[in-house]
Amino acid sequence: MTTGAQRLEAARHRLESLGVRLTPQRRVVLEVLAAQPERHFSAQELYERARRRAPALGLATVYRALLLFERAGVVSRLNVGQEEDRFEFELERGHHHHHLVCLGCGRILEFKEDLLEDLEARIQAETGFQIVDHRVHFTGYCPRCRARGVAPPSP
Amino acid sequence: MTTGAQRLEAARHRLESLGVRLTPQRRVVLEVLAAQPERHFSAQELYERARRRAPALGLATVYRALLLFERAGVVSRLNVGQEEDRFEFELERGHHHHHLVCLGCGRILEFKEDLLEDLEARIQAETGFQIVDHRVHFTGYCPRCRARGVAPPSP
DNA sequence: ATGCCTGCAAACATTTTGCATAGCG
DNA sequence: CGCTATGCAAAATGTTTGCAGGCAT
Repeated sequence: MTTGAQRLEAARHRLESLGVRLTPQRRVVLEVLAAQPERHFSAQELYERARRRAPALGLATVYRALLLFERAGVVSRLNVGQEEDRFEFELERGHHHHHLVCLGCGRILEFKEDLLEDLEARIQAETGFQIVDHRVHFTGYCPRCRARGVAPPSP
Repeated sequence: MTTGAQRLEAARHRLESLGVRLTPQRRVVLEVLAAQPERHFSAQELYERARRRAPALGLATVYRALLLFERAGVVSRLNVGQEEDRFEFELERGHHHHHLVCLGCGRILEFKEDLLEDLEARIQAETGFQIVDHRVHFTGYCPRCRARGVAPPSP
């Protein structure tokens, strides 16, 4: 099992190899993310958390860091529904999981598995589109909301 | 093959059965969408097009109509990258296609096929999450951008 | 000394809301 | 008549940008 420290080290490596300097501010942002993988932070949340350790930090810096990290493949961005973007630490490429977005309470659950490699290969072969990454999310109702009767009857 | 008229009829039916009134404004928005399935309109684009037929139409009305249509399953919303939301007519439920978003030029290509039914079934069985719909998009580089050398070398 | 990085504030784009009016059932 | 839908303008939201000052190389 990978520890937080190992993940961080891997991320640092990747950033360095791409010539992205890990400034104090960026490091704090990265560490907050790496401390809790499997969590989906909004830029705002991240900002607040990071500010506990770097009170002078600016929100714009957080956005800039996230963009950088995203491009480096160290962080991935989640666009779901009407909400703000969420960010999460990306352990390693090709090791995806899917997101289950609850229409009742907005929670994001995860499902660890990625069965899209075959499909990716087919798409590349058939269309010539060179795939870099993919995003999948399922919308629906989580067990909790179903239990509370929030979910509509299945059609 | 389904015609635009048939699609519209199906949509009208669905809206009616859900008690959503098809006012003149909504009808125009729906018709613009139905006239070109396989296209991904921003609210703004839609607004401009619809206004040719209903010059007094307000942008807010377009947004309100889209929300309604989305909830009724007649239109689906696409969240991709940093861009505004895009909307497209949804032919019929369970008849999905995937989106290929080009990082080079921003174009959205489509890939007609949906292999996620099995996965959906498994997720529902294993997690108790009741899936209503899913969104998949692949990011990468389209053939045109690859030809122009915009795509980075594969890693 | 140069150039990237930062914080702040202002700008921006998209989407939502409040409200008075108009139209339908 | 009451209720919903509409247009307009203003507000809210999330994100990006410009710029002056700092820090590191």
